[in-house]
Amino acid sequence: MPKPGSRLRLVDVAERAGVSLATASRALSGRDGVSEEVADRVRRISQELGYVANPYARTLAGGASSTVGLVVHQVDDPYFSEIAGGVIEVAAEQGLLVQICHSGRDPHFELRQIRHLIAQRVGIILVAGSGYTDQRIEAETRAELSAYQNLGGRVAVIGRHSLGVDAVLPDNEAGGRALTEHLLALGHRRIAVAAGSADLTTVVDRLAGVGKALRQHGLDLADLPVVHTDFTREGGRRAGEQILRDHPETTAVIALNDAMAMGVLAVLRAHRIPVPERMSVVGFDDVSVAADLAPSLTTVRLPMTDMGRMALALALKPRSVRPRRRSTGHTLVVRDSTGPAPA
Amino acid sequence: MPKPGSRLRLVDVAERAGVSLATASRALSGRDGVSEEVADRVRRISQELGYVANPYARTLAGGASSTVGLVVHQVDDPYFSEIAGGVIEVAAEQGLLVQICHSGRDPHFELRQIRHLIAQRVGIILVAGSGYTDQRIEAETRAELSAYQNLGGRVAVIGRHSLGVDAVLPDNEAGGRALTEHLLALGHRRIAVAAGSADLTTVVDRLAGVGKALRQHGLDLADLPVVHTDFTREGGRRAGEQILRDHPETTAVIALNDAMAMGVLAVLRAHRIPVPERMSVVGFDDVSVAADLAPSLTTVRLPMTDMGRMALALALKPRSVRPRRRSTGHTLVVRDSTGPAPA
DNA sequence: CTGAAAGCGCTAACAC
DNA sequence: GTGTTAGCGCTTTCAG
Repeated sequence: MPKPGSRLRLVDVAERAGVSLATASRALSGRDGVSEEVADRVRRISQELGYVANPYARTLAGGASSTVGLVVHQVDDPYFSEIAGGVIEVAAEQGLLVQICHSGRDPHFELRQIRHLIAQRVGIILVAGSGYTDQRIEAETRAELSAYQNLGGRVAVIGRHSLGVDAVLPDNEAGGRALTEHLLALGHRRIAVAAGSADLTTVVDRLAGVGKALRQHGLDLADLPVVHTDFTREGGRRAGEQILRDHPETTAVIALNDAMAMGVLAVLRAHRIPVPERMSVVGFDDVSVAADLAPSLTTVRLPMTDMGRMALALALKPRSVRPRRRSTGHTLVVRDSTGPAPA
Repeated sequence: MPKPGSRLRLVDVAERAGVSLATASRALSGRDGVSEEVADRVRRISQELGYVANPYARTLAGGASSTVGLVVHQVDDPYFSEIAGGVIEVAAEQGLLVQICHSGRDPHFELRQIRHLIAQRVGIILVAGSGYTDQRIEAETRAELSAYQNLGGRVAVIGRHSLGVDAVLPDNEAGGRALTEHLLALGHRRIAVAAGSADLTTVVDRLAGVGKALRQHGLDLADLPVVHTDFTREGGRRAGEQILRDHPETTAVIALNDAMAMGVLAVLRAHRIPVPERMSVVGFDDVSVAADLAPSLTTVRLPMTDMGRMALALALKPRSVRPRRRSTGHTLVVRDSTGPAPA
């Protein structure tokens, strides 16, 4: 492993500007105690020379750690890569580095990643992706993050409520309700749900929204088939097969994310079941390919890129007494995968 | 911006193990000059204590910079997010940090990102994504990377040949040929190409493959419509519209990546042109959704995740005298978007 | 408002 | 083999 040689140092800039190291440092970090005039000169010269501070030295010296750690379940899942895109944009604007880690949807591994980031002394930690219903592990994670915050670290999460930190919260329940109402309005009554693992709070929340909408129409979620598999395309396939086999009378499937919906659509296509004529399908998230599936997918749009941006923006603000919560809003996007219930 | 407080330091570990700082350092970085016995003890204790070296201090002290900078055109493009996934996997195995930057398909911006990574003293730089036909900018990038390597940095690229560094090279030309031969074998002669920007070497190379296959069958690429738009889904849409309008007799479209193919399919769907009965469509890359489009997409599979893994693996090896080149291989994946040419 | 000097935690010479 | 010590480049007291 190499150590790319030294480049411009702050001393060089200071020398060129005819000031001391300390003054140069102050000028560049925008701290006060320097006359505007000198500060301007230093900044200009540093610009001209193309000086970039050595982040290792800077952090070591007790300055701000300018790197943000982003924990996602899986970067090559569009839901997360869109979020990552948003984070990277804002980070670039602010001159921050983004370090990405995978948790692989394993809460224990996720906790390890978080601990590692803390040990690495990153200044900001962002955790994206559903929380876990297992209270024990959530409590552990919560404690770890809280200790980190007390040491001065900043944290924001996306899509988790029980962590006691600033959070960007997708409208999971409302979205689930919107989707369900859409199907009910189309006359569907024999609805099945392709749900992800019941260990994920996102699944629980979206399901709760489905349940509420049903109840308002005198139906009960408990009477409908809810198949829990992986929260992935493959899980969607398995759920789809099972629904077809055990509940052939079904006229609409609610998949709790777009990945699962894609799996369900694949199964229906394989069985030559026309969508939406014989079966309607809805997803959740509106990942960018949802519009390009055939039939294009009716789903609930979440602004993933913005969610990433918002999360980092929250973390960049000073910590507040009570954790902040930002709701994302949602939009029902009706496309071609839903139609009236067959007679 | 916070500075999360100090945790365990190497001195603490050394003390607990009853050895000096230096010995502890040597033991943990696996360098020799320490008896197996002592080394084991130090490692065990550091494990128990949950010690993680401060990467800033480590790097500053002239040790290995343990972070790898990854430059992609866009993380939320599946082609790149799959590559990133591979890089992150290997990095995690090796205990390296991955820093991701966007270039936004702008060679100048890309160069700036690279310069920034160098200034940040990352130890490894990985650049993914097509090169540019503009020789000037490529030369500049090449010079920058070369200087960086001479200072001890390591570099590997994915999908670019003219940078004079270790490279993972997708079978662009062979893939283009395979795709074209497939269509020719199905009887297609009126073929159009939805190509990305001619400034991208990937586009040029894939096109060259198409040309070669055509020539072997007595046809000439120059006689076929080749529409250059953006190398994205939106570009595919525009190319599709243009092909339909200006060359309605076309029976097959070669899109030079899957994103463009998706755009083309969307246009055909909008025009109610049956695929593959009236028009065949092929893509390139085999991003994971390709199989879930309807019709599922015939394409050339590139092992993106492995490409990411390979690139980092190359960079992890000591630099060789001559740049190494690894070809990826490719597989033609025939699915439902291609069929015999209409009579 | 500015400068001098003391570290941040680690690695790498250099001694023993 | 192991310990001692001098920095890496920066921020931040502390004097002036």
